[in-house]
Amino acid sequence: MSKPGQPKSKDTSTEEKIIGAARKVFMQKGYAATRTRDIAEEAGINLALLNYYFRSKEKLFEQIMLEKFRQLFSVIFPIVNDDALTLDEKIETLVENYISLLIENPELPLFVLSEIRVNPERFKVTLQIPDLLRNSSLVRQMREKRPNVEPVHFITSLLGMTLFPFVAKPVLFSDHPGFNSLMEERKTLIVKWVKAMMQA
Amino acid sequence: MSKPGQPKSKDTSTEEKIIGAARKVFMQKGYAATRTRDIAEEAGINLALLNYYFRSKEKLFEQIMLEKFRQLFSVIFPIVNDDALTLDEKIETLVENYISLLIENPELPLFVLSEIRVNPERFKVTLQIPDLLRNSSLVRQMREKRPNVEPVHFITSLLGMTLFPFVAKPVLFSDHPGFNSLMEERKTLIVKWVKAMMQA
DNA sequence: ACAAAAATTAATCATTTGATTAAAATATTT
DNA sequence: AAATATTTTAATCAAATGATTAATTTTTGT
Repeated sequence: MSKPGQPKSKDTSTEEKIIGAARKVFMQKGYAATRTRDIAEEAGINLALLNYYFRSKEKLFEQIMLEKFRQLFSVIFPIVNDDALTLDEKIETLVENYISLLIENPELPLFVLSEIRVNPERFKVTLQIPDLLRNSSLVRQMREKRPNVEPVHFITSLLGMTLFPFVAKPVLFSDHPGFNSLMEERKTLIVKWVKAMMQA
Repeated sequence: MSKPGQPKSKDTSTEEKIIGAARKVFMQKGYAATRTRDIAEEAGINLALLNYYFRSKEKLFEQIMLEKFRQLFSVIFPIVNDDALTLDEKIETLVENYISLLIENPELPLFVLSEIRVNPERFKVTLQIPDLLRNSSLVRQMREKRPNVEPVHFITSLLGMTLFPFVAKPVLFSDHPGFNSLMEERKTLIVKWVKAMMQA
């Protein structure tokens, strides 16, 4: 009996079923509250298969977490480092793309933040985000426009206005029917407001 | 052998020790990842005592959660409903008080949001917050000043700028030494910026 | 000081849970 | 078709975990 290092990449449907189920259950209940049996059941497979494909709950979780982490941050870096974009264009693109992403994945930010919170050490490595931002084109442009204000304040406000409604959704917008259209109309508002902030 | 319905209220130090330990461990690891043994050890008491005083892990958690929930929202409601305050005064007081609270309890918002996220049904009852806000003096004043903008957008932006840095702290400010003074200086910025937003 | 009540502990239970094993079923190769 | 490798399953394990019990210690009321 041999373990599947890279299982032949032929019929990945079983592996995909497990990943899909893991995504769903982990995202819903978080790592600690998730039982591997829940995932197996959701995937419609035997519990042992989960360990056959992914060695352990933790390994499986790491894949999901990495995927979600990337989803959450891949929006930012291509934009904040694109020297071809003006400051205003960066703001517009960032808000537009982020809110579109979050409308599709509303639970994304709170999931990632929650898991990092509970287990900060494990993700210390992945987190050079402060550095990545510090050296970005965006920060340079902000510093140039407003030398007397720490760029991190602008960025935090921009991200706060954009992400916070999704983070606080269960509290501030619990089962609010028009939430998505509210977020759509929020796109233009945030852009306008951030620009106003940078003039003020 | 009788259970302590309301244990005489004499020497509460044991009960307080348990509560204190529970506060610490629950806040750090979240409900699901917390072992009642961790709490007992942290409190320096026998595991059975925990159940003697609080019947169950869940009951104990509910107390902590209620306390934290109140901490997080008790700042808001006295202010947003104080008809004696102008709109500008409300904004100033809200930001000032909130950031001060959060500097003292940085983990507060992410803890509450995380637990609600994992177990939304349990806290459905406590959550008339959207309604409480909708009927507030603050919303009335905002609607009066800017009839064409949904007040919820202003409020979300205000809260986002204020709360988000603490929610995203582990990612955006991991072990940032000057975080607290950054938040102090942020008080005046947010106030200025929100006012600018409402003019824009 | 003594009895009753309350607080505390050590030992133990019953379940849950992540993981493994050994066998069976299915697919692949020759 | 036979042999080999891969995938899947049922059964089981060992550890962890929330909770209880029964006994012991401490406190309180008289």
